Amino acid sequence: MLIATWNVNSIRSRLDQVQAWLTQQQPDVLCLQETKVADAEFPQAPFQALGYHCIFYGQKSYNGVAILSRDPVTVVSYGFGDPQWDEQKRLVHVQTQGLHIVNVYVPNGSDLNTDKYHYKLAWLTRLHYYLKPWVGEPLVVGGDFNIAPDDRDYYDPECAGGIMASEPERQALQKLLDLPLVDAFRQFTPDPGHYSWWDYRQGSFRRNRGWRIDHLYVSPAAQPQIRRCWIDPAPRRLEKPSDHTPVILEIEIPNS
DNA sequence: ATGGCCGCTATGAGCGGA
Repeated sequence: MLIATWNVNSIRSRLDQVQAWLTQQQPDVLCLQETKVADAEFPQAPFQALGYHCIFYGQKSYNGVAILSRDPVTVVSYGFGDPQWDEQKRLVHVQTQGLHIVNVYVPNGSDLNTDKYHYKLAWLTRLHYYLKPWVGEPLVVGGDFNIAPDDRDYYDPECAGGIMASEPERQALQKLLDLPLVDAFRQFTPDPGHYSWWDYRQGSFRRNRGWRIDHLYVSPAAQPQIRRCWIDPAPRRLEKPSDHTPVILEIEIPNS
């Protein structure tokens, strides 16, 4: 079973690219972030035509998450199920093939010590509280975390301590990993220089000035089934790309 | 020191992203 995550920076702008990637890679599940579209406008038909069920939880202009799945899924939760936290559409949770899949779009946090930064930290605490009851089950938490877990995960050591690499953000992320969850990518690839996001500016992709901020985290009950986890840089090379590229997890699920 | 690019909006400049 292949489970992928991809921040597409507008599903409508990236429609052709996502369709092509689904056709080429044939993932069983694709978690999308920053769909930037209200549910009534979500482009379901093109994905259904490729054999995917569409679960979406979005809003106009900002944020928005979706899960495309070959097999039918049961929605466990749209958002946290908490009006105070669900004004921004950043989480959707489904169950399929005996597996829980939680798709998250963590706030970016703007700059250190801004209101948005504090919101990001609070959101991660809220996510920890949400995930706690589920970590005993086979669970994959995938998405755009907007945090580089350690110094291997960005191009320039000078990024240390800044936004996406600050101690409070890393501690909040570590609290999630202590639930526990494991970073599937790091089960296979210990070396630095593997990135999932490159700024649109300054030719960052061409110069490989990137960050690894999109992650697939797996609970203990599913860890023995992890087979591979890798980043596909190909979509980032296309004309009019998203600034993120997909991360893919292969997990052995009985009867799939 | 600043912004550099991209997508969005009851657009045409400003905001958010990371």
